[in-house]
Amino acid sequence: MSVRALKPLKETQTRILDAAEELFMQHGFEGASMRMLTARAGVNLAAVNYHFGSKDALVEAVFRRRLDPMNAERLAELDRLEAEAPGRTLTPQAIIRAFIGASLRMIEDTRGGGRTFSRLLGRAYTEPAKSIRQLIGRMYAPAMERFKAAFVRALPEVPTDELVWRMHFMFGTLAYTLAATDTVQLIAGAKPEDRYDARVLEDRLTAFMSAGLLAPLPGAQHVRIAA
Amino acid sequence: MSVRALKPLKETQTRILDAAEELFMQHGFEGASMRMLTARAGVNLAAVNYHFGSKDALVEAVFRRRLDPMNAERLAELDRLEAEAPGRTLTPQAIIRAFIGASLRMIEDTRGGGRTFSRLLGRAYTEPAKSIRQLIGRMYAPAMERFKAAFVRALPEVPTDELVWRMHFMFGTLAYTLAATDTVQLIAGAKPEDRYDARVLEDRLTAFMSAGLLAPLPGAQHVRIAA
DNA sequence: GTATCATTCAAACGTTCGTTTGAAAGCGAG
DNA sequence: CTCGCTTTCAAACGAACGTTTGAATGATAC
Repeated sequence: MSVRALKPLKETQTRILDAAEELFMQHGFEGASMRMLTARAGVNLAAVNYHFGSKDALVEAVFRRRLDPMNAERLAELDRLEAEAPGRTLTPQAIIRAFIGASLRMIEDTRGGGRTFSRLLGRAYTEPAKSIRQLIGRMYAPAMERFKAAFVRALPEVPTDELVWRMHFMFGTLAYTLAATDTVQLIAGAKPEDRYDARVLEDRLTAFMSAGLLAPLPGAQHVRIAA
Repeated sequence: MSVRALKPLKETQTRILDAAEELFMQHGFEGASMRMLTARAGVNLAAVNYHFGSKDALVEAVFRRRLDPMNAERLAELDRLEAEAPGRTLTPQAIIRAFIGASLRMIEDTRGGGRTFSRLLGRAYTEPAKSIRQLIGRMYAPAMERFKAAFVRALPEVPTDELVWRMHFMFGTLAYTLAATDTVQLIAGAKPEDRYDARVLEDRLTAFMSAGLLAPLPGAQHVRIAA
């Protein structure tokens, strides 16, 4: 009972963020109520409004806590790659790994809640509420610009229009993988247990995505005939 | 004012389904309330419970109306392909087109609400509520089994484990494309206006997906060295 | 016409929602 | 110990939720 032996292990705000992360993932932003949330965090019902202002502000705080560092990590990795090979063009594979690496490392963090956040993030890409999609868009914007430029340089033979589409497809692949809807089991035979070995998953995703990026252009054969 | 001049243009149940489709897409299943829904449909508040039993049952009806015919269409197309070339193995491209074609044709249906449903469906794959993901899973199960078998036959050089992953990735690509989160605009330069030409989109998706399916195996070089 | 059934309607049900309030408790500085 | 400030607490707010009810209306058959 000595010095602050009774103090809770984590600060109130952190405990709220952790609880919100998990319950937003399980029940969605509207489905997770303030009462569920504060009960899970072990804090008073009014604590969310006191510390964050409103439920909407809490949603934003939940994303900012993880997403801002994650995108900074992505950009740092891209900086590192470009600094290591000045002048030379990067391979698509290297750029892909720089982009998806941060996401996949987060999946492996089962203790600190990173995995929970990954699933939440994967679902947020297709969130109905426009305010949330806009929030995500704003947080990604700077990183997306840099990565788009890197892909354009790395793949000069792919028209930019087509490349934007293929980046869009890559994004869908990553989002769906992060969402990890393990209970859907759309494809019989999927093994959820080895689903989260980040290294293997990164290899698989990189192989799939880089092949898709480099695919022959859809209308190529027609152009050849005409030329 | 003659014979049934005052009768509403559509049956009550259809009008409810149409309104639900749109509002579920815009606000999510929890975010769209019965009062919003019945007001949009121009029917009494009690009509949903009278005709469908409950809100949950309405959600299921919304999906069944479009998803059952869509999956039947997919299977019929696969049947047709296999009947046309008895004994021969299908190309991955043909199987991909059989699977994504029905979805993409629905995107083009802007009058009948098919496009609205496409976006709803794309989002439902990552829906937090377990009951809905299970509902989707049940409705897809028969078709998924057939398509998995077709891909296994068409790609004997790809181990089944890897193939299941790649089908998973394909699914994510399609889901994200269907969701069509046009307001996110994660990638600057995307042109939403030509986004829904189903034929072009089918070509682009098929090129990306088939390249991903046929990608070199991640650990291939290591295996070769050992052999 | 009348009886029968399906459908629509306004009103109310009890519950839960996000937020606010004002007092109580905790706590470091003087 | 007391002051000033931050944080927690129980209670209540009005609003909106999904659902139910019982009467009114519509359509069909005899």
